[in-house]
Amino acid sequence: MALFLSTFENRIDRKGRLSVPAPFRATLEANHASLFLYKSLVLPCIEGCGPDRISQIVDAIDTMDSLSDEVATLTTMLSSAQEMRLDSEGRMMLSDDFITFAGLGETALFAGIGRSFQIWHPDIFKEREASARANAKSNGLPKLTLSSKTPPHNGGS
Amino acid sequence: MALFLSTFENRIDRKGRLSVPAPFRATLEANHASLFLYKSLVLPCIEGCGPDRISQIVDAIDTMDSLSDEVATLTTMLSSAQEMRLDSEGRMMLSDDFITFAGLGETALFAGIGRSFQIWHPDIFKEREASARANAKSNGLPKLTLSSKTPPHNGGS
DNA sequence: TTATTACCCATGATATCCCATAAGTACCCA
DNA sequence: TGGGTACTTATGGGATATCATGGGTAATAA
Repeated sequence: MALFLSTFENRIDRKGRLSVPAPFRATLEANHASLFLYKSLVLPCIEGCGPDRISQIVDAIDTMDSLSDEVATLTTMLSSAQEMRLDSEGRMMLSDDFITFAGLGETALFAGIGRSFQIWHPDIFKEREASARANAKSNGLPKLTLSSKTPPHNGGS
Repeated sequence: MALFLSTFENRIDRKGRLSVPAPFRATLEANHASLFLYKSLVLPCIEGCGPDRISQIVDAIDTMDSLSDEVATLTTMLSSAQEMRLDSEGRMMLSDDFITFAGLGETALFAGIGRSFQIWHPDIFKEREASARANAKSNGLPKLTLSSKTPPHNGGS
């Protein structure tokens, strides 16, 4: 399974270049896949994934009511997406749009979250991580069901 | 079934390498599985498991409301998770993040807890073990329900 | 031109490979 | 049963490869 895990903090050099973490490049290359970035719909970060995830979204849109709010949201996401080109050292250049959207400065934090990853300003990410851990301690862990399609138990939150 | 049992105390050498106990390696190899480590959400230790547990989390995220606290918790787990690479002697390198999170020094204690295991600072582990035993003496044992096999769709509900 | 991007090479830090060794354990065979 | 031998395991260290990063320079675009 293609997985993005772990976190990496890399520098954005004065030319605006940013190294994609080698393990992430490796999972993409293992699938002969290029990298796509887009602005997260709900979080102040950039999300990254392979083409499979993009086409998943495209397919989802086809099955939905083209006038619905959901479709409007998803198309927003697609229109912000860019196919990134890496140089021979595995670096990419982030557009100004991405930089400002995620509030990036000198360093960027890559956070693998399974089938995709996120790019954060390091401080914002750590802040959120701390609060997620505090929340887990007081509210307990989510119930995990073994590979069954059980709907999530509502409440909490 | 793949089981992690018993405890082992191994040295972290000056290069930061730590031998995974041979029985744990054997368990993983028997399942053709690689090793994943992540920071425990509620305990000051590192947890270790096979890929099945990781994909369980990944799949769960897809079925849940991406704005929920539960998803935030699960993605926090994943972003701290690393697929560990063992050298030919069965050693791995712990990241600084792991070292400081678990407060590790020169030695690390592996504690098998069934389907997964934990990595502790030896002193902290022994302290907790002692208080857990003391607690059992004064409060009695937790209820254990042992069943030979729990049928997935048995009566119930 | 002028600004921006792509390509190439250099470098330091660090992880990985490979070999060596010591201690403990299992095994074997008389 | 005793004694020795061959493994396994954990550990250590030198040499090599990988990776993130920086910078020069040519190609490209406006």
